[in-house]
Formats: sequence, C-alpha cells, structure tokens
Amino acid sequence: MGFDDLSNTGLLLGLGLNLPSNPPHLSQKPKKPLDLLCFPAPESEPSLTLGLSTVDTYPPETADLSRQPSPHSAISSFSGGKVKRERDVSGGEDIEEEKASSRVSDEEEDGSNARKKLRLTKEQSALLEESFKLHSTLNPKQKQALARELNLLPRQVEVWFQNRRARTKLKQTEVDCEFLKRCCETLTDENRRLQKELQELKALKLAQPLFMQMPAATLTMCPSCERIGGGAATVNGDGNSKGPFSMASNPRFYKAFTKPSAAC
DNA sequence: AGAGGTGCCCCTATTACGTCA
DNA sequence: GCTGACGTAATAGGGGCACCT
Repeated sequence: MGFDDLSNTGLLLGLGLNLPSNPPHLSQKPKKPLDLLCFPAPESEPSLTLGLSTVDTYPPETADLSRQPSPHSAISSFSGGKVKRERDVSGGEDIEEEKASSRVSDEEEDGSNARKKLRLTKEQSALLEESFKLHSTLNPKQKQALARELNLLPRQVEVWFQNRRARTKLKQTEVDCEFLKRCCETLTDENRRLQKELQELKALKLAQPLFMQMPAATLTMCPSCERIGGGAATVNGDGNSKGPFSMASNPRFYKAFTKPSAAC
C-alpha cells in the first residue's frame, strides 16, 4: 500500500516533527560564540544534522606522508606554505608563560622527541570546567588570565576548550540521535496502527449492506429513531454541515453510524 | 571600491599518550 | 607484566572573518 492509497481515504495523518532547517548549535560556523550548554530540551524541537565526514580531509597520499608527529613543538605546523599557529611561538608573552609552566618545562627538559601528554590536575580541570560553564569560548584576555591562573600555556587552555566543545557537541549529538530514534519508533508504531485501521475501514466498506452505499440523501435518517444523521445538504441541529460519513473529525464515526445512534 | 595577503580563531578529524580494568 | 578499551591532550588542516595594503 502506497501513500496514494492513504491519501485517497480522506484520512489525514497530522503527526510530524517541526525540525529547524539549521539548528543553531549544530550549524557549521556560528557567527557568535556557541553557548553549548543551552541545548533545547528533548521534548522541544529535536535538532540533529548528520553528515558524512569530508572525504578530502586527509587524502590518502598525504595522510601518511605529511602527518609526522611533532615533538611537543608549536613551530611544527607548516602547511602548504601557509604558516599556522605562529602566534604560539611568536608571542613573547606565550614564551614567558611557557617558561613559567613547570609542568611543561619539565617535559621539555627530557630532551626526548616523544610527544608527551599532559594530564591536568583535578584543580586545573575543575577550574577549566567552571570557566567553561560561564562561557564556552574565551577571548584572548580570559585565555591569558586562565592560563596564568592554571600555570598552563594559553595554547593549552585554548586546546582544552576546543576539545571540551567537541565533546559537548558529540554528547549532544548522541542525545539527539537517541531522541530521534524514539521519535522514529513512535511514528512507525503510529503508522502501523493507522495502516491497520485503514485496512479495517476498507474491509468494512466492502462488507457493508448495499443500502449503506446508496446516495447520502437516502441515508440521512437514523433507521431507529428517525433523527437526521446529517446529509450532504442537510444541517444538524447543532448547525454542523457534514456529510453523513465524514470521518474528518472522528475516524471511527463511520463504524459507529452503521448501528442505530447511541441516543436510541 | 575591491582584490589579495595575513593573522587569528574556530571546527573537525585524527593521533597518541596515560590510565584503568 | 601484558593488553585492550577508553578518555583526552595535542596536532593537522581547512574555513571564516577582520584588518591592512
């Protein structure tokens, strides 16, 4: 049974999701800093953009050759002639911060080229979390102040916020995905139920007595109590003007009217 | 006014290290 | 002690925007 079959029945399925075309918190490039902590509640409009990851992010021929891990150096990122992350080494303030950071300098004193990974202390993580709750993005001054307070490099604070935003977004995407799954299941169930009801109605229509299929004008009177059931050109006592078998307001009306009215 | 260069910031994808069961 | 899973710091590369020339 296709959609055409459904649409010929006069039944109208009014369920649907009012999804925003471009959810602000999942849009690709917001103009303003994201407030990732202010997501819509699950019962409100769900928002989810699912997309394939860009295929050309790491071309196979360059993925292995060009991605030589750099030994904890900020000067390592030269890409296609365009220098990135230059500020991390050119800014005198950052260098001072780096020297002030015992955790970092300890690692660099190793002299090893291995990429060492910093583990933030509980206090550092707590303060970063606290700050993230206030604002999910930092301006340069905030970043500097936070880095100073945490005895970290501004770059490390920046990276932490980037990763934190990414994690938040991932988590929210998972929540959205679950929510949409449930919506899908609900709609599938509803669809199944309506299909079944439609089948019943069709079967009923085939099985009904011949007089029930006669023109409405001959059938507008209840055979039992002789009250007007409402015809194409008749008007009920309450002023409604509906066909006798209109099912717009109540899909089960037809079935009910095959018997004498309840008032009889 | 508009094009090109540059710096900065952000995002996404990925890597790789540290921790824990 | 070894190992695999997991969390997450760090890196790489690209895009957008503002500013300057």
